Amino acid sequence: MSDAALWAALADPHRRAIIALLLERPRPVGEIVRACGLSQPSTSKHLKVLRETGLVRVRQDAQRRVYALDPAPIAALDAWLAPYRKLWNDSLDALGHRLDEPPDTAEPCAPKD
Amino acid sequence: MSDAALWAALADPHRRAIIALLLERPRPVGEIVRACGLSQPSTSKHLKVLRETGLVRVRQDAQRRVYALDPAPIAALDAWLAPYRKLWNDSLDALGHRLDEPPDTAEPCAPKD
DNA sequence: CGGTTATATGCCTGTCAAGGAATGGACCAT
DNA sequence: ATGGTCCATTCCTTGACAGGCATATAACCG
Repeated sequence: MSDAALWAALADPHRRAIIALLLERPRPVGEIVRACGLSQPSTSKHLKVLRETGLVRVRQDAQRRVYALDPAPIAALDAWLAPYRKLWNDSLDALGHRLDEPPDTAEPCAPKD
Repeated sequence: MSDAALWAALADPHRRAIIALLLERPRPVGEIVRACGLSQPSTSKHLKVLRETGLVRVRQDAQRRVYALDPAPIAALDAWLAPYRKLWNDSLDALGHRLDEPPDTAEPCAPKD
C-alpha cells in the first residue's frame, strides 16, 4: 500500500538529507531550511511528504514545529531488503570459497504462469 | 554519486518487480515482459536502468539475453539503512520498557555547526 | 489589538521520466 | 539468402513532481 509512497518519499535526495539531519536530533523547520539550502516553502512541502509516509513526526513548540524521525517505516525497507541481503551474503561466501561454478543451468527458465 | 541513481532505479515499482522476479532466478527478457505486463520496449528500458546502476547483469544466450540479479549495489542500501536500523531497534527496546542505556542522552542537542 | 516570527498552502512553470508505436539490429533455422 | 524471433533504441506524447513566489494561518510579544 504505502510501500510505494515510502520509496517515492526516499527517492528524493533532499528528503533523504532531511532524514539524515533528523537522525542526529529533532529539529525545527527553520533549521532544516538553512541546512538543506532550499526555500522555506519547498522544505515544508518535503516535510509534508515525509509526514504523510510516517517517516517524521511533528511536535509543536510555541510557534515552532519540531520535526523528529520516526524509524518505523524504515523497518519496512529493511524487510524488503532482507531477501537480497541474504543473497549478497551468499555471494561473499562464494567469493571466499571459490569462483568456479557447477553448471547452474539446472533451472530451465520455464514460465511459471 | 551513483547512490542517487540507485534510489532512482528502485523508486519505480515496475523495476522493483523486475528485481523481485530476478531474485527467484535469472530470466530472459521475454519472460520479464510477460511477467510485468508492460510492453517489450518499456521493459527493455527498465532493464537498461537496472543495468546502468549495476543491479542486474546480462548473459547472452543465443538470441536471448538472460538477466540476473547482482546484489552488490543493494549492499549500499543496507549501509545507508544501518544507522536507522539501530535507531528503530532502540525503539523496540524502549517498548520493552528496558532503558538500560542511562548516559546515552549525553548529547545536549547543541548546534554542531 | 497590531506587529512579528514561524510554518503551511496555492498557483505557476520548467523539467524529467515513463509508456507506447515504430524501427533497427543481431541471431538462428531452413 | 530469407524469413522469423528476440531484444534494443529512437521519437513522441503525456503526466507527475520539484521549486520559487506570493499568500494564508497560527502563535508569540508588545
